[in-house]
Amino acid sequence: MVAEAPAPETAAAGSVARIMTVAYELFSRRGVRDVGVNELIERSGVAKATFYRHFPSKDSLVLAFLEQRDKQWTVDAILSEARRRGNTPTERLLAIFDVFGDWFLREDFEACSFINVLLEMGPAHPLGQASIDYLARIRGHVQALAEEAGLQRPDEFARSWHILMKGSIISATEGDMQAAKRAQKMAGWLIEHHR
Amino acid sequence: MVAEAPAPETAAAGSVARIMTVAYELFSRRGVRDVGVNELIERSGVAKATFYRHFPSKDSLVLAFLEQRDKQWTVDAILSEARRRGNTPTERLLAIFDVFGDWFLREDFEACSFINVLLEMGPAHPLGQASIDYLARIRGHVQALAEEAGLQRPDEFARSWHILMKGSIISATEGDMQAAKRAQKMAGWLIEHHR
DNA sequence: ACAACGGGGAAGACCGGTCTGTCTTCCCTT
DNA sequence: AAGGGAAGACAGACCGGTCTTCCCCGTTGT
Repeated sequence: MVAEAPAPETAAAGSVARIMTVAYELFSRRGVRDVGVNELIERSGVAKATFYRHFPSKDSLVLAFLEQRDKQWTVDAILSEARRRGNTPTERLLAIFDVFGDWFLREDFEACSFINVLLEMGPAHPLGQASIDYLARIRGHVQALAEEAGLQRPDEFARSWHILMKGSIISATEGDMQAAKRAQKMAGWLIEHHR
Repeated sequence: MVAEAPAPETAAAGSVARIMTVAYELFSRRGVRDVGVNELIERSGVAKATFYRHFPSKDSLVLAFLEQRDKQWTVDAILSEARRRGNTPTERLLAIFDVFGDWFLREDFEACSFINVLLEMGPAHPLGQASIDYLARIRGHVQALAEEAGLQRPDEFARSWHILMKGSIISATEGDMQAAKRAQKMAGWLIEHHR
């Protein structure tokens, strides 16, 4: 049975947009391997031929999803929010873990898609490689904040900081709701040692 | 079941042992979703009926693998080795990241199966739950070492420590070979703050 | 103005392959 | 004679991907 009849106006709007919306929802919540093309097209009310006209393969849709995730989650949801919450570069760095703390509490917390895809596909797979690239972008943002804060050896700083981010995400997936606070405490020490 | 028949336990035990050996190899390297029953039985030279006589389902084999992984990797390869390398409880804690450093350099580095399965299956799936349990066991070992070292709030300590362990593993999967050193530095600060 | 045309999308059959799991057949050993 | 194991066919479901069919709608030619 069809979930819901696609409204005419949404049908008029781009099929690509609907596919991307559904893909973002399903991929971020359940991973990319667990979601098949048939489910994607059914839930976005699109014909299979239409899907394959816009995306040459499922993997290319996953690539588009990862890029969307970078914009929508990494940049808009996490980094912009952290920049908004802090007044100084140091505060903004630490605010990342405040945002994480709120994020971990969400009912529909879905972990980090880049880590998920990297571990699902392996670092050798093109999608794993793409995930590694996007994770490097995150590290780049942290490094930029470190440079704004005038910290020493910003590359090393960002790599250590990223360990705390990723470790806390895994701990939150296990159910530790205080993971962000713990990571933030260690993050504070890390800042001290890079001043 | 039959209790009297002496049974060719060499054959039966041989089959189970061969299946477990192959499963450990393939599951730890490629994850559990990527390895099918057909490949498992082919590479262990066992009939399908034999496989399903000893394991009621693939998932039960995965559970057995996770238990084996806990014994063979967590306890024997990591924790015992760390205990061997350090002379004091504190040294032994820090030595975990020395062992990690060596492990990250291995050509066939395969990340942490518990994290892999947790993210592959999700925290709600029985196999994800089992992975969470085994990760908690790891934290228990760390907590025991913390208590031996007389550190304060050993539970909190172990949870923070575990963040460093998991984060460094993900970073190593991305290709950062120095991840263990970075985590070890932060781990040192963590010890200082729990004295 | 109206009919013919044509393109895009929806629906879904279809293909070859995979998956887990069952069941049959035959052989080998005891 | 009997039972376990190897081999593998088989079932039923799913996978990604191709292709056909039909329909709706806008354009165009007359």
